[in-house]
Amino acid sequence: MKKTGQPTINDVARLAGVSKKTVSRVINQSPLLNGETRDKVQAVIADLGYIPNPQARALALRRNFLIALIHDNPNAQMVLRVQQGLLEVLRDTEFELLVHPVDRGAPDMRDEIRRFLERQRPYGVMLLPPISENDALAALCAQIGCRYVRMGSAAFDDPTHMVSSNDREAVRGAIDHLLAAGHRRICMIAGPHGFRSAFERQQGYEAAMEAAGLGVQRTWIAQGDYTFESGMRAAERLLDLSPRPTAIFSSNDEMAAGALHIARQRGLDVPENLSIVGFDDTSIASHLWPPLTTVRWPIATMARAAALKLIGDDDDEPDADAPPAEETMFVSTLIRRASVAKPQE
Amino acid sequence: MKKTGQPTINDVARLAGVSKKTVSRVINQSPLLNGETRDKVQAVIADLGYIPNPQARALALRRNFLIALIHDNPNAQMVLRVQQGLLEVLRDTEFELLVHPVDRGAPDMRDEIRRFLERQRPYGVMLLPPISENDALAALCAQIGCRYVRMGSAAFDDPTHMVSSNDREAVRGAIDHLLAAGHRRICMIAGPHGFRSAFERQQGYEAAMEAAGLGVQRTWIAQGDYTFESGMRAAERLLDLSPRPTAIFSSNDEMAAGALHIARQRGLDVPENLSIVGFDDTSIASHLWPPLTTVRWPIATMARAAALKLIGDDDDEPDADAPPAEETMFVSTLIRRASVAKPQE
DNA sequence: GGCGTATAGGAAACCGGTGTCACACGCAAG
DNA sequence: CTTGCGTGTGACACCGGTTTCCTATACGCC
Repeated sequence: MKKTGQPTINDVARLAGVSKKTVSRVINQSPLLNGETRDKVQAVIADLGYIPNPQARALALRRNFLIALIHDNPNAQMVLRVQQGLLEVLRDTEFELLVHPVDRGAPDMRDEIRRFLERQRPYGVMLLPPISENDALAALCAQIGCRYVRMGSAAFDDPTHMVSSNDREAVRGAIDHLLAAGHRRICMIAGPHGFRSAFERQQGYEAAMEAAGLGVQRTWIAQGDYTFESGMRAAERLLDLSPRPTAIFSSNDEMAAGALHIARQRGLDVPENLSIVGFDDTSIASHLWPPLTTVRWPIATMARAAALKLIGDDDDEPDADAPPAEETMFVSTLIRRASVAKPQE
Repeated sequence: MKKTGQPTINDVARLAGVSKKTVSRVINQSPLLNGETRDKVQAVIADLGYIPNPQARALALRRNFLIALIHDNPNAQMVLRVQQGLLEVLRDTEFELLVHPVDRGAPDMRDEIRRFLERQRPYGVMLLPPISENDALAALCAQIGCRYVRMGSAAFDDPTHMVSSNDREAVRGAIDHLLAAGHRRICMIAGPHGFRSAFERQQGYEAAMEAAGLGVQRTWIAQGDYTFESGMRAAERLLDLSPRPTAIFSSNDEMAAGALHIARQRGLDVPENLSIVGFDDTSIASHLWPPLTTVRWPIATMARAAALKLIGDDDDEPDADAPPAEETMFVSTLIRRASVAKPQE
């Protein structure tokens, strides 16, 4: 009969002289309650410091309050910003965030994720790029019965399941910026094959070059894998071209940093001899010397939007006269710093 | 009678022709089971793809399988490495990781964390610096009845609740490295007041300087707040000294990057005119030009150790003949890159 | 053969909440 | 006075596991 541990709903009920169910009704804000009873129960709850057990609730409701974040993204900044964005929304709710990084390389990744999902059955799943591009995974979420939202560099799923930035257009803007500065020999360090973001960004580059009447030269595009080192290797190749490019657009900041590294090694002054533009606006961009002109996409904002989609109470069947659809497409902005200048003649 | 959703223990029991309890015994590897029955049940489990419901389990066991990560650390790399380290251990267990970043500035932080802990009652709590230095928080965990482990730059709690690096000694090593290169006018950019790590690192610097017979000059120590910008401001102050320092040790890499930035602005060559040493070995260190000599502390390893402490089944009362105590103190290593050279005469 | 004793397995209660449904009550209409 | 109905509340089953306790069977032993 000893009371150990924290108070339960039974304690509250007994002390308030009502039934469990009534306490439950108070907690869940059921409208059909006599105000007097509600006040009495609430007083006891406050007095005891009673907090409902989420596991028991989850069991009874046959749903839990967990949002899972699944990612294989190596960019720490990005992952953290997403976590912060999600939690900004989740903090005021009863939801909690479960993180589940996975190893892209692992052969049993699919199974690992499936086990995770089947075990936890999170209410919502947030998928970060690049793994968010995996359609099979999205299908898996749907099949398990979890809501899911994919973050991506283009709209590759329907709006209810996507928050996306328009990388293609953002890159076009960046290239246009270089063109406007007078650059013509603009090379690109592309991202790895198979990444949607890499594809989109390259498409943006190619579109801009075509539109400017410069055409696309295969030799002007070097491929990297989003790492600093690959950026160095790519830059070496591009800077060996003759005539030398006057500007390099890199598919992410990390590779841009590698390019900057190589430029300096070769005694090239940035931006006097070579302009460089990155993508992502991670902290490295502003800490480099010179600070890097780059494209910023609103990660935290997208994460917040995703959280709202995940916990939102829109029904499965979207009405024709649905409430103003939540935002799905987010625009990136070019951050102009010191790594771009007019080309020398 | 329709079977929707995933299979439950009752389904398994019915199909295997045994009782729930027997299935439960199989799951929990109870030893007193006839092999034949076990095999039969296991076959059914595999066949159905049955996975026990963690919520129901948590309810019945009166404990859950959640590890909470609480932090207010602005360093994304560090946070992510910790998450990865923790999950490396947790992945093979039934534990999951709940992340709960908090806002150091918020006045209701304490209450917010308390609510979180009381609601979720995670089995274990991992506290990252700098919030891990808050004794009241550790006490709160203990009071709620959660295991907890604090990560820190010195042993400020007993070994069962700590994983720590020895920053003081690591800094001594770094300063000794500068001394050995011939530097005498070695300045320091210290971290913000009230941070244990900042204190320890400064102590290391002072100890090394004293030991070298150089003494500690207050003007040679500039304080920053671990941000890039504060590193720039501190470096400006230090480089205004006359005679100018030949080396700067910074309490973290970010401020070191700021110092490098300023040095370059003033036309100083690093390392020819100024050697710089950082601390943390975040990715920025290796991406700077020149790559930064810095101190690396084994974050992921410490996180793994912490996870083991959290889920380990050592009893509350440590035996005298306890099993080989898990590691608690971790040594950092000096990573020598290109930002240190002999001082010019 | 009777009996103690281990061993395998089951019935029912329980963990802490929520859903369903019935009930008691007050009040208006027949 | 009965009937009908809306309202606030409680009893009870249930969610999917675990624990406690109890029974049935097999076996060794005197």
